[in-house]
Amino acid sequence: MSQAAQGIDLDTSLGYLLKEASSALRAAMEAVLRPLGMTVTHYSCLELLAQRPGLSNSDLARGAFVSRQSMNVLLQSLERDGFVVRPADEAVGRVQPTRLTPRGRSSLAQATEAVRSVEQRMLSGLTERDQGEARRVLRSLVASLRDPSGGVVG
Amino acid sequence: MSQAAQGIDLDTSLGYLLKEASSALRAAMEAVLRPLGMTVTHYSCLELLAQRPGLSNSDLARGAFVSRQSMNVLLQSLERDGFVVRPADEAVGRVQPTRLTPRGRSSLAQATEAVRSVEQRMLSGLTERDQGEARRVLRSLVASLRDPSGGVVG
DNA sequence: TGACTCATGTCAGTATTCTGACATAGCCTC
DNA sequence: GAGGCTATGTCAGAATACTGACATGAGTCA
Repeated sequence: MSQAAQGIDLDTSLGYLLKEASSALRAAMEAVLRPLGMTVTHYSCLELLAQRPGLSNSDLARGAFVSRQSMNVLLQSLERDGFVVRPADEAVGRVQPTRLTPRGRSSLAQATEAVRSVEQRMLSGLTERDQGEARRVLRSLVASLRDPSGGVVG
Repeated sequence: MSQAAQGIDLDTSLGYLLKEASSALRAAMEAVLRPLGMTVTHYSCLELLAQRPGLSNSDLARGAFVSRQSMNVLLQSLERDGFVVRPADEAVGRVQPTRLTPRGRSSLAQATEAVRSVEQRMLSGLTERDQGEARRVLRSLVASLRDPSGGVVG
């Protein structure tokens, strides 16, 4: 209570720790993806498409935590370089589904391997049970932040 | 193993959850700081200075997870607007310590209040014990990512 | 003392992302 | 069917952060 009245203690704040962990993870991912000529958003887009083929530009933006506009320019370059296709005949209304090409799939394969090594290193100090706890806690944080009615005061 | 051989399952990946939580937190912080005319980096800088007066530009950059150059331009605007001072007579070598002004302190007070409400909402679904577990887990993640020798394969 | 290494502050240019804005298409209600 | 609401794709401009580069100062070691 003594410290709480003044500011937010950065050494114990879960918010600060969250940002620290996320920043460290992003840096580690950038380090392994750079040799492959890929950025984190680039990789995220491909991974999303591999697991959920036909995702729209807006879907991909939400999944990669960037704006529609940013994802749009990324998709244009990915399409130009032959990693994805957006067949016009599959369009429903304004929505243009996106799919990986064989080239996009093989490019993703290398990246997935690299990212998996980072994730394994990140988890190296945690038991299976710890990881389950971490998932539960993080999901709770996200739900509480999204829910407008959430909060201590109601 | 079936899924692991293909890609990284985004629904269970701790890395993805980490990014999701961090992104949600940042969005919530931006939402409450915007009315105060403050960005997240802006706030982080002030909060760091409140808790550790005399921090250098490089220290602040590391603490706010941005580059020295980005923090430098931010400090220039903060100094121009009278939120911080960098007394030349306190310089030791190249290091120029930075301190909050009374105006900076009062500006921070409002922001801290807003950010605290976000953090409390974020933690509303967690017990005290959960929060302790979360801290432990996040610290482990950071340590494993930073340590070059860390990793499953050694 | 001199060379080497490292960290810092800062300038310049580049790159990336975001916000604002607009037209279009689907959905729902009346 | 008409009108309002929402979501999407996209263009343009602004804000933000990053990389590269350079000079300066501290610490180390021969």
